Amino acid sequence: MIREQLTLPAPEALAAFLNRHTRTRDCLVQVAGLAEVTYRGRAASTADVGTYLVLVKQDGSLQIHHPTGIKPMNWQPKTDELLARVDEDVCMLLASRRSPLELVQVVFLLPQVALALELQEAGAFVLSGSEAQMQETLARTPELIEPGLRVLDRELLVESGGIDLYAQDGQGRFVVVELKRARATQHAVSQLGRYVRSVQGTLPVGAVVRGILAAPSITGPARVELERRGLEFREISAIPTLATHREGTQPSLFD
Amino acid sequence: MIREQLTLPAPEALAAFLNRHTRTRDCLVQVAGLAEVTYRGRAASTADVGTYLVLVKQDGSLQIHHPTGIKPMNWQPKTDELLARVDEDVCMLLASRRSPLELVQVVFLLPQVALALELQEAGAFVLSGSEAQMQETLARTPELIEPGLRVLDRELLVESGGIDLYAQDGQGRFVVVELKRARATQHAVSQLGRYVRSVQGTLPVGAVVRGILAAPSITGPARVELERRGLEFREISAIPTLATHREGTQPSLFD
DNA sequence: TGTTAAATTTCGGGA
DNA sequence: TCCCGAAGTTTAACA
Repeated sequence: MIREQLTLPAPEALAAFLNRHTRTRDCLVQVAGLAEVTYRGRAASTADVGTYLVLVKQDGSLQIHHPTGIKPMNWQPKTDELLARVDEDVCMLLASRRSPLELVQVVFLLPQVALALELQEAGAFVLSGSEAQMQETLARTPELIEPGLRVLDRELLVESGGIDLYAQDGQGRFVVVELKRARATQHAVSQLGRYVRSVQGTLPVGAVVRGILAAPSITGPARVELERRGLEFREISAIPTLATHREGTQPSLFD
Repeated sequence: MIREQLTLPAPEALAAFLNRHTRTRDCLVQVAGLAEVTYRGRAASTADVGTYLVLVKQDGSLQIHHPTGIKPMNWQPKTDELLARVDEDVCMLLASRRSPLELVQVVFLLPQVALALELQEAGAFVLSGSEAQMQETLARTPELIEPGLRVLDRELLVESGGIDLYAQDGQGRFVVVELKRARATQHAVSQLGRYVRSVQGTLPVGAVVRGILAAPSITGPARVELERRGLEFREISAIPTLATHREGTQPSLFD
């Protein structure tokens, strides 16, 4: 599982180690120790000397972690070129990509540990509770939104984006449904308003188009904005929360 | 730097290791090997048996990485309780938090390596090219947006939402400026429209309020929506790109 | 490639 | 705590 481990490697040894493993791309490589990091691209950043953990995955993605926080201090999601070299007696790692043009440079001042790990078999991963799943469920059983509702389309593309559910109500009026897996904000109201307007543009003047925001809850300001625009809210408790699972009382849409 | 390292630890040894180091919170702890991961909270997920890398930072944040990709497969940004225990002869790690109520469970089926790293001194980190910085620059020199513009306020709070720059033009008309550090989308146009409407609501009926979207570029659909609403676009090349730095020709706002 | 929107988004700021 | 908005957001889907 540990393919190779170096302790307090010399600059040349570290550079050789990094180039060897990033070239074969069959290991997750990490280096921990004193380093400096600079980034230039969509923005620019510098991290002064500190102890960081550098991870290079098999796909060439790079992340540099500081002691706290879930997010890396610096990163490169995809790398076109990954190169380690020795310059002025220190090992440095350069990770660059085009589109967008960006460069992350790590200067290893005092590398303490370098580790190459075989991390090959990823198991199947299943996520439940996404908006996509909510959409599937509601497309199958639109009466959860409103009795008599018939779904005409999903992800219907209009000029301003994609309508989650496009439907017709019991009275034959067209209905635009915007789904949110979590509490709906003013942003969601803006989206819904935009879609309703787009649909109205395709229909004869005066045709009624309803807009429904379906979510487990809505913020106060969002509800005000919603009502100002003549749109509607439907509470859809969608997500299988830890609480409901524990108590085992509330059957959810996604069990 | 390496505080402790275990190879192929027994379940009890691994549990003791994890509890010891997560309790003292002075090390970044990692375990690599065969594991299963389940998550329940805002959503739910399961990852079948595979080789993963588990990181626990000093602040109790947890991330579980699979072989590729910049993002962790599972994570917990903050942990209220972090506990390792042995159950049915395997070591499992439980990371939970309240608000939102979430639980990540890692079952270590075959831990290969466990490592406790001292990762203490983080150096100063400076980022340039943020929208906040763009706002500061334009507040000082609003003529970059338009000659004669006077800035009245920054981050002016209107009914839910902050106006980046609130200003008055040469003719005394009020101006709402929305900034984007990157290409502006329909979302930005929605924001600007919302703020302009809010400001109009506080002024006598008929008062003119201009809305300006200031960004390095704008998407096609966003420009259409912008013009439909009678709003304006100003190109502000704000970000110090790698290209401009390399060629050294284009002086940017943020040098 | 361009555009849009979701995300277990995370993170920070203000009321 | 709620709410909003930025982010080097990342990622996926679709024209």
